[in-house]
Amino acid sequence: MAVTIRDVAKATGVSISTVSRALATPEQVAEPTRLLVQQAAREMGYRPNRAARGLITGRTACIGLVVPDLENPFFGSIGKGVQDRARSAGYAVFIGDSGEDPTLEAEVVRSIAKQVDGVILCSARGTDETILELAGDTPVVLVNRSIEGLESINFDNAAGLRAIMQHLVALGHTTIAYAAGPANSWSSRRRTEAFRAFGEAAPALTLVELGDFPPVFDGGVRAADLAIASGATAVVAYNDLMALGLIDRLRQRGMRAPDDMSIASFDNVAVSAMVWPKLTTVDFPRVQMGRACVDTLLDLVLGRPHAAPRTPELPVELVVRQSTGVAPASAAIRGADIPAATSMGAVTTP
Amino acid sequence: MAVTIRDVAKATGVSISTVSRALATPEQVAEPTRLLVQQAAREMGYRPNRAARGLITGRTACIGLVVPDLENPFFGSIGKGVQDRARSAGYAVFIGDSGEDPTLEAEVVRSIAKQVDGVILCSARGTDETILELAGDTPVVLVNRSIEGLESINFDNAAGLRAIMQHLVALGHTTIAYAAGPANSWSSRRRTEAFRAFGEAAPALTLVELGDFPPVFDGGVRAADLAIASGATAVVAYNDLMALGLIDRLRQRGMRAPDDMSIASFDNVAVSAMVWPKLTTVDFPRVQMGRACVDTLLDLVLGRPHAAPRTPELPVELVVRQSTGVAPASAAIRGADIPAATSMGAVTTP
DNA sequence: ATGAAAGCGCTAACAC
DNA sequence: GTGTTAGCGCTTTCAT
Repeated sequence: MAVTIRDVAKATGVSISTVSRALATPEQVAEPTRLLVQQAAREMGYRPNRAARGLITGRTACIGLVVPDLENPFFGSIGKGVQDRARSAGYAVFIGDSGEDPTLEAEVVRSIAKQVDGVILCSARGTDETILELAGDTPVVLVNRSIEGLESINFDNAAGLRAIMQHLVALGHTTIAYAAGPANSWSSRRRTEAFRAFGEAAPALTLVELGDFPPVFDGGVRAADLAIASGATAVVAYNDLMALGLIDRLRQRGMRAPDDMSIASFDNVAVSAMVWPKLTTVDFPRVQMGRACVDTLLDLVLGRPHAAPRTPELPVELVVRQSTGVAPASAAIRGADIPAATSMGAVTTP
Repeated sequence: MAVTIRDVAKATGVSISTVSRALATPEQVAEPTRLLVQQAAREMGYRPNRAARGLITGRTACIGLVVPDLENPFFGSIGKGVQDRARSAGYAVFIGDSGEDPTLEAEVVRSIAKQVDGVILCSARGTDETILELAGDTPVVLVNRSIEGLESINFDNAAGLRAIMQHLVALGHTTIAYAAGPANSWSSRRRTEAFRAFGEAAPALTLVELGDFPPVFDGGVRAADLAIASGATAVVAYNDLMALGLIDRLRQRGMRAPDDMSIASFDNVAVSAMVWPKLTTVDFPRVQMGRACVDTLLDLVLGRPHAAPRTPELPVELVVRQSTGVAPASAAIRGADIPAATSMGAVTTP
């Protein structure tokens, strides 16, 4: 068995409560006693049993992190940030993988809830009701999604979308498609809304909504053919993986990005800069988001006042690389052929 | 406060030990009592407090997983497998990110050790001594690395290397380079050894050792120029990320894979099949490895006899895609020019 | 400033 | 088969 507070007490000749105090609340113990105890504890290799402490304090010094898919580097980055900040705050992190399955997700959260002081939840698919119910069990901070009444940390999806659009318009694109992610994804909806809003503010542009698509390579492949058929010269993909699928399908059809079609996307996953063409994409400070989640959760758990406003939107940044370029000449001509008066705003395709 | 075993006892009119037994060891309780208690517990929303249970049983029903970098999808996959298997065995998973830093790693393991029944450790860099010391604190299962006296799960690196080599030789390559990963990486050393062994068994081949390199994109970029200079027509990269770097640098220099040079690698990370050319690479069943780690760790923790032999090497599989092709004609001629008698075995380059 | 004692929620002997 | 009791390691009143 490991060395306990009792052993230290016996070794130093003081009572167990004094040992406890010397270690947990040193200011309550006289200098010489404190030093004696602290040194003995160190020499004996004493390590407090957190379970025992938790039993009485009611706090576990653990937090939970539940993500849809650990294999997805997006969530790995968030996990890194969470782990990092939690560790320096003296908290351990439980991990849960919900496998993109709302039912399993609820189960995972519930099973973890009792053992932690709070949960950071990345839930793209679960319903608001389920999540609110979960939040009844334990403090919850949402990632990348907002629900009325719950704390959450988000990226500024709309700003990212606008940055992409401005970039593409500056390159001379006038017909631009957005290949949406899953319909039930909160961030995809935010981007779609921003896309429409952009179109309304710029009626000279022809905007085409494509999708929804699964947020993976194959989703991009599917989107590619529709994008080509739509006459768009640039496509904004929901995420980098879809962008890769788009580019691949383009190549299969003898086209090249960015020469024949510009592709931009969201996420800036590591491989974005390792492929050809390197992707123009919106960078999210994911590790930083993980840290922010822990800060917010601990505010909640410890009843601290919030320094930051509720549900802030973390700033994002467009990284311009090689997958976007000037609009093809033919398109420019085609665009020129269309009288400005007859140009329409957002056009929707199922 | 949450509902406790006491509340259930009060509600049903039985003693707390009967409640405890009805829930933990149902076969020790009479049918009617058991049903009564179980139903009441369910209705009242009773959930056992694992910390309290752990305090007395000495087991936490938690395991730890410490990886060098959560952002690396390789470890994400392992984490997924670990989490999955642990969950179905009733165990929760603590996560630790060591940030590729051996010092931090030891600290993370130590801080986690007290709260778990055992640790799964992915340590590429730590010294044997440190790890053995850590293993004194808590049961440890090593991933992707072997140390005498410790349990570990590995992939069959040598078989993977041989599969690649046979594939390249069949394509007509006679001068083949290996771009090694970090010198202190266990798996990289295994692959280097296998590379040399292959060369000794096939003296007609010219084998070139390059590196070591950091196991990332830039490492591949660095390797590319050396590979070209070496006269090799095919390069085996330590991992997929390096392969991407190789391909990128080749392109910068006006060359193409596989036409001018074949590139093969290890890992089969998800993006391997999303880039152009899609990578020929050795697939590791990582999720399955994560599961195997949990099985082995629980054998250790529960004192179960081992079904599998110690330190088995998980089978790997070569996935042939587009980054490898027949040796360029010029190289074939060059190769033919060299009399078989003067062909040499492995050639080492610093 | 320090010690004694009472638990936190649960399991494991030990009685009946 | 079920109840009683004694802790697991720790914090926290309450005395002193």
